[in-house]
Amino acid sequence: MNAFDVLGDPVRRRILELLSEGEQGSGAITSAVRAEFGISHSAVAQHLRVLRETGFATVRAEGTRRLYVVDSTPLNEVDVWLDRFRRFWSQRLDALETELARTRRKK
Amino acid sequence: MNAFDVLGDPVRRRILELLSEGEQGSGAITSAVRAEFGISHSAVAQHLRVLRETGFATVRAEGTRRLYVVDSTPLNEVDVWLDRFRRFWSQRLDALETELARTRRKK
DNA sequence: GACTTATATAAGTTCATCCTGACATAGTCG
DNA sequence: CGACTATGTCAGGATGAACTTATATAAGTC
Repeated sequence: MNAFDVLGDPVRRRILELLSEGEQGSGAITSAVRAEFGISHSAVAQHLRVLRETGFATVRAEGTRRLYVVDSTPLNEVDVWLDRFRRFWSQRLDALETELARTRRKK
Repeated sequence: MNAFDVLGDPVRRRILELLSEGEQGSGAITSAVRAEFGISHSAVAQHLRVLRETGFATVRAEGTRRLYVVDSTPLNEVDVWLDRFRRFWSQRLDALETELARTRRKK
């Protein structure tokens, strides 16, 4: 499963968003996601497995708890892929800025 | 269909890569992709449709030809979503730079 | 040790996506 | 006009992803 497929699922994106705020226990993630998406704990556990297996997250054990942290490597790969398109929106931003400058001058 | 799902498919990513080099005719895209992935022209046409419908590409007609250009809006959205993780790899880059600097000093 | 809590896995079902093959539309050229 | 080229659409089948329910493991608690 490729990095973009992993990000294709809204549940996994949400989990990554939670992890972007720092290390999270499996329990915290599961209850947050269950509340938002109304899926079983098993479903969440399976998404966590995908994130582990594709390198988006790593785990460490602490007693029975499992603490997840994001690993940015695959996210970085996605970002690198996007590089080739970046000039397109910076062009658009430039155009927007020009437009803004023009509007300001008119005042 | 969400932007990440669109990018989940390797054929669609390849088409976008081709489009990143500028406007491309349907024919050119189709033959390139057919050669690389060994799929039918219909399959490519359907991927083009997805790209149109999700706003990744726009088309203009010229006789019977259809010329595609990339529209960066949804790609930009993906980029914005990635923002929250960007600090992770800039941290890693910082660490790498520190390491590099140290190595240089040793020489 | 028995019970509970935290987490992960397995089996099976459902549903969406991607593909192929057949057909449709519309310009172009003799 | 009729044949040909370029492109797109439709119906149906195969595959795989995501879910649920049930089960497994292992660490704390009494």
